[in-house]
Amino acid sequence: MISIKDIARAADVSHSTVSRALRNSPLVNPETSLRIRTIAQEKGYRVSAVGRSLVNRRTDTIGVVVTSIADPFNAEIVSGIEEIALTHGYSLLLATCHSDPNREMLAVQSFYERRVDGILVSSSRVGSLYRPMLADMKVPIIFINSHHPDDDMFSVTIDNHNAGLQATRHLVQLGHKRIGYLGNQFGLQADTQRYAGYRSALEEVDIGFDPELVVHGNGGPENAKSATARLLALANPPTALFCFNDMSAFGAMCAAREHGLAIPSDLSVVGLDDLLLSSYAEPALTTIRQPKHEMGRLAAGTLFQLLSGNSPERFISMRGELIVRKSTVPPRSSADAISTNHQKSGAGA
Amino acid sequence: MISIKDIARAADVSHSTVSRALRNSPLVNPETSLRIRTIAQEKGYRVSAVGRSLVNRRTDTIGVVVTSIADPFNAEIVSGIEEIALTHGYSLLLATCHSDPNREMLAVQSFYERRVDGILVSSSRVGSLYRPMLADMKVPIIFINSHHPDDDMFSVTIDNHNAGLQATRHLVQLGHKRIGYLGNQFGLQADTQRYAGYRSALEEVDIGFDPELVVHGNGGPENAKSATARLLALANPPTALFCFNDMSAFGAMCAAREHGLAIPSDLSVVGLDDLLLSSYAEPALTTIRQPKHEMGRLAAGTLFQLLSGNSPERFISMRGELIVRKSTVPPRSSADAISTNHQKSGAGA
DNA sequence: CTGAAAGCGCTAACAT
DNA sequence: ATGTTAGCGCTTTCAG
Repeated sequence: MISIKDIARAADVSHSTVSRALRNSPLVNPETSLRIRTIAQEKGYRVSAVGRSLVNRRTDTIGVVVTSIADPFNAEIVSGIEEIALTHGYSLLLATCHSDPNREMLAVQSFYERRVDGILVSSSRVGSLYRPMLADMKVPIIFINSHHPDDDMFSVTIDNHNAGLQATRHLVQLGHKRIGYLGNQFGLQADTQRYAGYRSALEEVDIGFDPELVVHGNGGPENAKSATARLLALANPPTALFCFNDMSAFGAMCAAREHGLAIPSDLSVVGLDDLLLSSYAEPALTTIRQPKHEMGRLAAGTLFQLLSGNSPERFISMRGELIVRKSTVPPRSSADAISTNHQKSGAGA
Repeated sequence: MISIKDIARAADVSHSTVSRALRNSPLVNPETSLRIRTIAQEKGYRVSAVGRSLVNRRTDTIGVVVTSIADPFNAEIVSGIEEIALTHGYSLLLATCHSDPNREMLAVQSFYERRVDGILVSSSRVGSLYRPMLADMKVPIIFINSHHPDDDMFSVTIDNHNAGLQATRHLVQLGHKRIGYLGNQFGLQADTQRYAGYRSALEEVDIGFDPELVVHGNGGPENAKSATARLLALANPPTALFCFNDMSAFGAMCAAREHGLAIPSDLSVVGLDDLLLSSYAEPALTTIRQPKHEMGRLAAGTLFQLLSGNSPERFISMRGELIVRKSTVPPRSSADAISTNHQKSGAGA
């Protein structure tokens, strides 16, 4: 492997001059500089980031930990992060933790050993355990899709409570009385808050809460399918379902079909995320849009602010947007509820 | 930032001893070792991978470049790679190139500067240009989903020609005569070969090839949608469509619906990839399954073989598997073709 | 079993 | 404008 010294020898200068020339320092004679760079080119020389990092004390690398890269939600987040990282000349170290707090910690530690300049964690489950770790590490860390309220940590999320509220309200306004919640079993903060939003929406209109109507999957369609099957087997099944995420919603719709139900007429479904494919589903999925790409960009932006000595906002909360498509309609037999709430025409049948 | 010297001072030993103790060298007194490790722990010390890499001449890092991480196909490949990397204690550097050969080269060069131990490239468009680059770099590189036949390079792909063949044959056997191809505009090798397979299948049964029936998208659903719309606007539109990938197939089905066509009765669609969501689509998508996760694992496995001095196979070709689901049926009015080909019952109407 | 010393590739004072 | 020297954090001979 060819180093700065090799090309110094070839150009008959000192290695410092080579170092300078290669970085276009003005302190070096243009001619020499050109000669050096030509030789470097010929030899196919490229700086060693590791040598450089050792003295510069930065690696121009950031670490990103997500639950699973195969989950399109995370993929889009990462895509936003990468976009910003690129504009700063940074590279991305990627690790997955599969919602395992232990793996999450290991990933972060591995990043620390590699001396990344900053860390981004999506859907963290570790939360408060970070404090002591961070005290040692002294590496900026930004959370995406989870927030630690008592902490002075940085995070960007959507308002999950509001998202749950919007989704459920939409169903309520359509006239649904039996609305199920298909959550995430891992106890993510996002799940807790979306669920709380769901409960709030129910309370707003005095629809009694029925614990039978809440089930949990793992965020993937297969699990969602079996969870939904349980719901549909109920003596008094729901007429609408709010799902923790779009992937779950796809599983739910599949389960419903296999149960002989038509979507949306027999079961309305609303998801959360608005994945790329959600608008291409049949029926197109009603959902709460999360600005995933933008969240990734903002999180990375926050990090770079920090790295350049600025003081960005600690807590960025975005608003999810209800996207009404084709998977939600009024329930089969409740024309009354429809006119009262949905149409707002005051024609309270 | 605390270093090996700091803890050497605290433990009143030399930094070499600390280095040994921390790596559980047998050459150090168990008592001393324990003492050192305790102190290190207390101080929250973690080795610097950059210092270590400089002397070890390896970074325990591999670089992965994909077209887009938001494409589930790539996401699953990466997921397989990550799985194997993890078992070897390696980290992943991730970059996207958006099918831009230039960005692909830049990503690879950036990886080289960072002194990754190996590089994995999915859906490369650069191809032969790598040879000179690699001559300098001396970094093992493995291609996924593209293969350079004249080269001695490593690659893992599915047999794309065969995949195109299988997909189209399936349609032919169902009795379709007008079969469209929705390709990828970027001139990927995968596209060329799938298209060739399509042509072969058509020739096998003497179905005349109609150039009007081939259109191109960019691999995403939106583009596929408009491309399909063009196809459907034809005076004599296709009754079946073979799509470069599942994402395109979703777009195609969406376009068909908007055109007032029912899937599969008015238009049969077969995709290629078998994404997680493909079986949850409505109708469930008939497709050629690519063992994405396994391909990622194999590619990473090949790399680690190389890194440990073995000589793995240079060219791993896997077989795509036809998964018949609900998006393909015989065309509306050609019962003859059905009985002849599909049912093989010889009852040639 | 431990320490001293050298060196990995690079940058940055500090001299010229 | 260029060279010399030191040092980033670590591993590894080589001596004890």
